[in-house]
Amino acid sequence: MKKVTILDIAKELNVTFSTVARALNDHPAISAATKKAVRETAERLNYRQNKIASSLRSGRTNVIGVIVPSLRVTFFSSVVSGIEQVMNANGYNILLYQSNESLVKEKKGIETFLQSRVDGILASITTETTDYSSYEEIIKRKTPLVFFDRAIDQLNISSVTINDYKGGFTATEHLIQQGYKRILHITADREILIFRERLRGYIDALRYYGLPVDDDLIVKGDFSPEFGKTVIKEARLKNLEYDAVFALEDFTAMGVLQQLQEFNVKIPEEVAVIGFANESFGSLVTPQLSTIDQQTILMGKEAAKLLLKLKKAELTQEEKPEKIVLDPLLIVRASSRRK
Amino acid sequence: MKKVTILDIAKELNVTFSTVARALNDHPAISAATKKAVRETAERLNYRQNKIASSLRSGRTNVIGVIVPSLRVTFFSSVVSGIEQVMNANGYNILLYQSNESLVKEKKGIETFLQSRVDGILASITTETTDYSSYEEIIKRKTPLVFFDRAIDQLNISSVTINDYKGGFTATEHLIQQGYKRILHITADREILIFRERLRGYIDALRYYGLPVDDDLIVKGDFSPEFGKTVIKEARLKNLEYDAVFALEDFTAMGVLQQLQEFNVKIPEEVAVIGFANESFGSLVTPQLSTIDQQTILMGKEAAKLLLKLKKAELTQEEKPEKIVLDPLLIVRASSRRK
DNA sequence: TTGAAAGCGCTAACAC
DNA sequence: GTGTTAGCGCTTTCAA
Repeated sequence: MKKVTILDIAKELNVTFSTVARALNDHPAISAATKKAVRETAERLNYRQNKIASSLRSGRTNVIGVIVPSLRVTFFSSVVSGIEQVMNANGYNILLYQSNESLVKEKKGIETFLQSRVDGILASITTETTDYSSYEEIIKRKTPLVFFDRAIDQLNISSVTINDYKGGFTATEHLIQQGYKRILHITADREILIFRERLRGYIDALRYYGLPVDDDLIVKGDFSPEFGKTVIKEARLKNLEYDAVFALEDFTAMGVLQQLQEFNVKIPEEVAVIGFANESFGSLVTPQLSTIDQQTILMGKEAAKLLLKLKKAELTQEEKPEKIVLDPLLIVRASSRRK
Repeated sequence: MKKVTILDIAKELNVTFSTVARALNDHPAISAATKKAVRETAERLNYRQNKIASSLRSGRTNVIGVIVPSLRVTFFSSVVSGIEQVMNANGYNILLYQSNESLVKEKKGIETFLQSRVDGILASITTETTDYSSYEEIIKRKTPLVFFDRAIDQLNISSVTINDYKGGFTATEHLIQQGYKRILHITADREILIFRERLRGYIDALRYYGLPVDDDLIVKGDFSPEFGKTVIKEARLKNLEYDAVFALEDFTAMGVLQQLQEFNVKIPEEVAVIGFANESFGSLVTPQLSTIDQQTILMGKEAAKLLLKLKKAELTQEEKPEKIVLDPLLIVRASSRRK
């Protein structure tokens, strides 16, 4: 099967290939009759545009590079899903890269994007990213860039993130409003911004409602379900008094839930539990788990829209970074509803 | 910032651009000294290869098109994660497309892949796909194609799928071996191959172990968690006797679990429950849910490897489709362990 | 409304 | 070991 090019169509119709090119691109200066003839011949010959050639010549690829730590994390695969939807609806395709939280792979991915001359990049940085050279390179090359979820503040780049502080505040506020007074918070032992923000929200909510901030009620660790269990066990050993638990993640919250049930603690009568992330299982467990939704699909869509906006603005030389901060959503379920 | 090409490097070094091209591609006929000089100059000028130009000339893009129904389904995002890992390790990048189970979008995606001259395509068809023309077109164009999970048998194309029959058999066999005798199976009311296969495995396992196949114990419906609950409620109303439930999906199984607990039925003493898919929440609920693991990451990796193999075979004209069928893994947890 | 011509940046066959 | 040359298939400017 021979490759069909615009030249073949041109020969068939006794016009030049540039007329064919124009007709296929719906150029206004081409007569309707010619367009029709070209389209029919293209169809008949089973012609298919070569985007590579088109990109080389025009300088546009209609491809957007998307780099995430890992698709195995539901949060990111959801965001990518949202990105793909919007980008595809606007004629762009997605070149996908997983960094696996490795700085080396991240650099390699961005290098590939740049070599592939993508029309824009959407990125969520790795936890290892301390060296920003890859991203500086993107900026230097004037390739539109938007961060989502994990951004680099110093670079003054457009981004879409979620207000984790507000999420922490809202979760805590909800527990307080339900009448809980001694709220245990499980947070991470590593310095990760989003978790620190949730903690800050927790503390501020307590203060706002005039409740004491008790350091004994702030527990740090890896945030596995197992750790959730450990926290509850140790709290019992120490005779720690608490009537609610706000865990930084739904998975941690599940560990808490299980251990409390093992101790025959009534949820939410004696102790309330709320998680974070709105994982799919939250509504399937007993009692159903209250949580904070992070609006993943929306984040992807907003990030994509922001990039598209940036690409338009390029033309008019406007270059003010826009930082969209999404509000997390409180999802109240049985595990924390006592009123 | 001016665009740097191999010509700029050539000028700096007083060699021709083809020497530069060879040096950058590590051509054996270029002296080490020249290579070094070229690399240093490239670095200094911040040169970056233009993959578009390279692809146009060479006919290779190093891009693989991947089309899935939706990344919001954990199963698919996991598989894509596996695909990306292997492909990236072999120098390929992923162009990603979501069909959203729509035939129109599927066609559009494949059209884009073909126009982008991808070096291969990995696809999981939509539930709507009855017209195979898009895939026939891929084959006609001699673009290597591998199906994963959802394949089109008639096309005689390489594929990686999971043995759902065996999954159904294994789940049922496990329950029988644990001493359960009246096993309720929840399946789909729509004609979906994988679910029919699981059902077939269920039936064969019963027969193999000399147990009667009772139509009353096979319940069809949408397979939401809600439906799982409904099944248990109705079984009670009808005084249906059963001592185990094999649900076609973990989500359905969760509904079953919850309703049984609401009825104070002891799991697994009175009734065992097993699901399918090994969703992340299975080990977090009480009791932990037994299930069948579908080896998603492995499926992605195998599909990627198969495509790579196909691309090599292309050269030697071998073209026998290879159909890899992965064995599902039985994961025994508390919900079905009574021995 | 259409044609002519240049060239995007690279690869690769052939030459020396 | 390096240079010469011819495109890959398209977009786009200028001309008619």
